[in-house]
Formats: sequence, structure tokens, C-alpha cells
Amino acid sequence: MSVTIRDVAKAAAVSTATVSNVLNNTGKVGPQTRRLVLSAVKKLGYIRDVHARHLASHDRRTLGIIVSDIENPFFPEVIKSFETRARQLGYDAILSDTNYDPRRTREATERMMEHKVRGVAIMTSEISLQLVHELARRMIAVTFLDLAPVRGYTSNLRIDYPSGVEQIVNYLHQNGHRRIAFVAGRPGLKSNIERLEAYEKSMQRLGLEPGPVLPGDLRFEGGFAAGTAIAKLSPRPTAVMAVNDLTAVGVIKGLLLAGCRVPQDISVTGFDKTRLAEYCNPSITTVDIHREILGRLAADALHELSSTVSPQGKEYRIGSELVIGDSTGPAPEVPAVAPPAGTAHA
Amino acid sequence: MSVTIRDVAKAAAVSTATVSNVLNNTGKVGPQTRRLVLSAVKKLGYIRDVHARHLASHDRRTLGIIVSDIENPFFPEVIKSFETRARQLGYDAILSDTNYDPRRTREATERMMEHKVRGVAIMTSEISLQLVHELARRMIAVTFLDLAPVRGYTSNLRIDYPSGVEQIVNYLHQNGHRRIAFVAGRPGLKSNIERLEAYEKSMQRLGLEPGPVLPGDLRFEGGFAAGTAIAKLSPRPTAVMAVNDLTAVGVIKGLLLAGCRVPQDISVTGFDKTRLAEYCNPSITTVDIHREILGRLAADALHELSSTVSPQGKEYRIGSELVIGDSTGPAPEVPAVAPPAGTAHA
DNA sequence: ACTCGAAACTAACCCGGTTTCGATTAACCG
DNA sequence: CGGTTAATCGAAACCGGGTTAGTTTCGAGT
Repeated sequence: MSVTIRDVAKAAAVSTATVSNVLNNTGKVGPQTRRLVLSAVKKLGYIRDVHARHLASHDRRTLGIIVSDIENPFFPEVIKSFETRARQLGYDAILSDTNYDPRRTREATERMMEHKVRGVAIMTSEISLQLVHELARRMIAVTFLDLAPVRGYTSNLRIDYPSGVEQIVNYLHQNGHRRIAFVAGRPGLKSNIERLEAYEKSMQRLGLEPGPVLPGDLRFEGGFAAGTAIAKLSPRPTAVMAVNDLTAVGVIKGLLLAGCRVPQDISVTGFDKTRLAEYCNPSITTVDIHREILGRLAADALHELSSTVSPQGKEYRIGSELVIGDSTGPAPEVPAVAPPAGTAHA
Repeated sequence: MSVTIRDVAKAAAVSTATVSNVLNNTGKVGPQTRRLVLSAVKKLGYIRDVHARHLASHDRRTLGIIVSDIENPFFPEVIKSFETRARQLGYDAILSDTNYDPRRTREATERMMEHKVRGVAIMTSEISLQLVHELARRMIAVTFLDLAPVRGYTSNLRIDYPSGVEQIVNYLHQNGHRRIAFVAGRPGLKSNIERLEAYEKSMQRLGLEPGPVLPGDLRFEGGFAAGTAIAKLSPRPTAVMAVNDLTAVGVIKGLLLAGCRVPQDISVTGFDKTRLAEYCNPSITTVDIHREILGRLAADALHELSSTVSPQGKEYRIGSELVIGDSTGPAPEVPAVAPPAGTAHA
């Protein structure tokens, strides 16, 4: 039906091997033959068939990436840089979305295996150990996000949450905040737990008592509920640290509706530096975890893992950076409770 | 290297054809043989190779989708529903991102052809007619978004912008607004032009003079500049209609910074109903263009086009719906200019 | 008992490329 | 000028499945 390499070979009066060599720039073909072939290719509008190509040449030329939710504003940027880097390295990239569903995760993994990918970046937590083993058995390189210990065929990308959290806490502290509440995310998610623990540690390091910790759900709604609750707290915190940006937006809305001004009465911080943080009103003080680096590193890691004879998984660290927005400010003057004995900082 | 259909056949003591028949549920295999094969498959951990599969059986089992920017919050939802629907119909889906770059668009299209897709949904404007012809020549079904006239192998998905725009204008009108400004997007983009024209028509239909039209860029920055400018306008509009949500957010910020309260002094509307509109502060009155329907319809259209003997392209319409947020309200009382002679509406 | 035909299965070829290896040619060298 | 060598190119064997034409099995019909 469609035009094949044999058609091109016939048109150029050469063998298919020659055409293949021209197309792959193996340098085994003389210049005039090469021209002949190329013009035949153009005239016939020939385009290689990846499937036949893949089947014949056994080196795997595609990388996969599995994310939990493409609608989560965290991922598109990661996907983009992953894909860009993969292309630079000469790979084709395929994407799967699991929608936080373990069954879909299994399907996605199977898809990757069916496609005979060379490596896959798994950026979702809903993955069973069994699947990981299957991948390893098939010698498919894997990089996880904040998940698995490093082994032969698997590397790990670790986002430096503690550092980001500490930057926030320190920043708030420098601005005179002493009572800092925390709004958590999903209890099961490792990345969330880490943030919570980092928050507690950072507070203690500054000699502060970790303030109230409220439940959340990583979504707007949870933040809203938490914000509403915080507004009513008796010794009200002067700052709220939310587990992510979306939660922060919810918190702010809850606070505003309850009559608390942000940041005059109370400061709020987020995490992840989504566009939302930048564009919402007030813009949110948050932590940028370099997503373009994350995506690129994932591709690089897979490339390296799969190109080595006896691969040695590594642990990569992705840094983070405080981004100051309009949702934070100096702590309000201590109203009544504290006596004039100077605890106030400029 | 990896386990093939022949290994399975050997393990089950049958021929490869039998294994193939079992795997494809052709119903040509007896129950006990079937069980035998399946257990061999499980024991060996056999997984089909899509490439070999594709090469051997000539029916194309994958659909492609090309979008201009996966980071644009408009697309992820579309992609997701496209992919979900494609899977339901038994297709594999692959995605390409062009980043608004014509060269990348060409590459993406080539990738689709290399993958021998059965159909491709093109949701970007940077596509040349030549590429479209190449696709048609290869009998690849195509659906466009607001772009091409319908032909044999191409269908078109048309978003009903005029209706959405009119809903906004009418809503503002009902709330007493008479001077409604418009902040435009990129001059070249057809979808933007349509919105602008629809705005002008809707205004005229209500007997209103189309207010000032300010330039924008579909981004926050353009909106911000426009908002700042609008605040200084001498007969100030009482409402601003932005070409999309992001612009609306910028407009609001510009207005707020210039001392205009939203919505008390001036109402602002967006378009697209991104999450941003919902979560930002104030939430934005916007138009929801059913994205999940858009994605699903794209997959359905491709399926239909490519399953018919002599395909007949169609035009599909995607509806839109007004979503009222906190960024709009009744027009402020007419301050001075107008004499008490009743033009005020309740 | 014998024929017949459907069910179940097998052997072999095909898909569209890549790759190995041998053949041919041309250039080079003493 | 014969022979060696490097540069080109072609024939054919694959890759891992699907598919088809043909073979065997086995029960039913007469």
C-alpha cells in the first residue's frame, strides 16, 4: 500500500541495503548513489516505518514517561523537558497517564513493555513492586521520583523537599513569624510526609514549636476548609505553610472569606511554583522545584543507565528555590498577649 | 533476547499460529489448548511486541494528537479525554507537542506518519497546507480544530465561540453594563479573531457601541498592561472582556494595582474556564468550552473517518457555557455624566 | 464400515526495514 | 602490469509477530 524501501530501491535502481545505508548515514554509500537514492526518496515521498525499523534493528530507540496526572500543573513542564531531551538524545518518547489509578498504572507499564522501550521514567506512586521487577527482568531502565532505593537498573530522582521547606520557614522566621501552621496533603504520599517532617524539623531548629497541623487533600477544597478553620483559631498563627500551591490558594480564599487579610493579618505560602502561584491574587510565595531540570535529568538518567554494560543506579537531587510573592509579609504587631518586653524584631 | 511468541509456542507444545489465535481471541482454538497457551504465556511473562504486531497485521491501531503547547492549561484535559476515548475504541494514542513552532509541527507530523497512525487530531494552527496534503495522500484521517474546511479525509471540530461570547455580552448587559472593553489575543490566531468579531457583533445586536479594543498576547503580561491602561481611560468601561482567562487574570491585577476594585468598580470576564479562573482571586466569570467533549469527539471523528470506505469529512460543533464567578457584578451606579433622565436599569 | 466435513492445528510465507557477508570495481603500489 | 586493498554495493537472512493454505483428527451420518 504505502511506499516501502523496496519501491525506493527500485526507483533508484539500487538494493534496499543501499537505501537503508543512505537513510542511516552509515557512510558506506558513494555520493552519486546517495544523491540518486535521496531524490528517489523525495520523489516517492517515502517515510520510514518505525515499526519495521524497530523490529529489524534491535536497539531500542524510545523512552517512556508515566505520570499520575497530566492535568496536574506540575507535570506538563516535566514532560516537555523530558521529551525535548529525549529527542536530543535520539529517542522517541511516549507518554502515559495513570490518573492515580493502580490499574491504569499497570496498563501503562504494560504499554511501555509492549513498545519495547529502552527506559521509562515513572512519576507516580501507585506502582507495585511486582511491576518494577518485571521491568528489571526485561532490562528496562527505570527512574523513579522520590520513591525507590537505587538498584541495578533503577535510578532515583530525589527532590530536595527539606531544603525548600527550610527556606520557607527561615524566610517566615526572618519576617517575625513565630506561630506557623501547616496544612498537609494526602497522608499516604511520601512527598507530602517528607514536607511535613521537614517543616517540623525546621521549626525545631529555630527553637519554635511546630504549630497546628491541619489536614488537607492537595486540592483547593482541603485548603479552603483549612483556611476557614485557621481563621477561627484562638492564638491565631501569623503564617500558614501549605503543602502545595493549590492548597495555598484554598487557604487564602478561606482566610479572606473569614475576614483575615492576606498578607497583612496572616501570611500564606505554597509549594511547587505552579503558574497558579504566580498569577493568582495575591501571588503566592512558594518554592520552585526546577521541573525542567527534573524532566531533563530523567531522560539523561535513563540514557546513561541503558547505555552502560553493567548499569549502576544513581540518586539524583533536584534543587529548589524560594520564590517570594505577595501572599507573605512581616508578622503583624503582637497585639495583646505579649508584654512590651521586647520580642519584636524589626 | 526477550521472550517471543515462538518461545510460548514451544512451551505450550503448539504452533505460533495457535498462540496468536489465542492472544487475539479469534475463537479458533479449543478451550484446553487455550488454557495451555495462556498458562505458558503467564509462566514465561510473555508480552506482545507492538512493532512486530503492527508490521504483520496491517490494520493501523494508533491515533495521534498534535497540540501546540502541553503547558497551555487548555490542552491536558483535551488530551486526556482523547486518549481515554482512543483506548476505549481499541487504539493506542501518541502525543506530540509543537511548541507553536512550525518546524516542530512538521516534525510532529512526520512522526505521526512514521508511526503509521490511522488518524491524527491536529490542534495547532501552525500547519502548512502541504503537510495536510501529505497526510491525505497517505490516507490518514485528520481532524482539525477551528481550521480547515471539511474534505474527504479531514473533519473539523468547531468551537462555538460566537455563542460563548454572546453569552458573556448578554450577561454583562443584563447586569447593567454598557461600556464593555475587549482585550484581544494574538492578531494572527483565527480563534482570537473570531472572538473579537463575535464581541463586536454581540455588542451591535444590543445596540451598544463596541468599546475600546486593547491589544493583548494571550498571556498574563498583556492582560496586565491592558488592565493598567483601562484603569486610566477617561470614560472608563464598566466591564472588560478578556480573550482568555490568563489575560483576564492580568487585567484584574492591572486594575487592582491602579486602584480599581473588581468587581465593584469594574467587572472582568475571561474565556476557556481554566482551573486558574476557578481558583484565582476573585474567581473569574468565564466560558467553559467543553474540553472533555472536544477530546472525545476528536477520537470519535478519527475513528469514523478511518473506518468508512469512502470517508466523508464532517463538521462538529463544540458548545460552550457561561460560568459565573466573582469577578463580575452589577455595573456601578452611573456617577456624574448622565443626567437623571432615566437610562439606569434596575 | 466408510465417507464427509467441521474443528483444531501446523508449516510456511509475509510485513518493511536492518545487517552481514560476499562480490565487484577502482585505486594504489612496488 | 599483476596483485593487494579499500570503497561500494547487492543478495539474502533475519526481527517477532499475523495470516493463509493445507493437514490431521474425530465425530456424525448413512
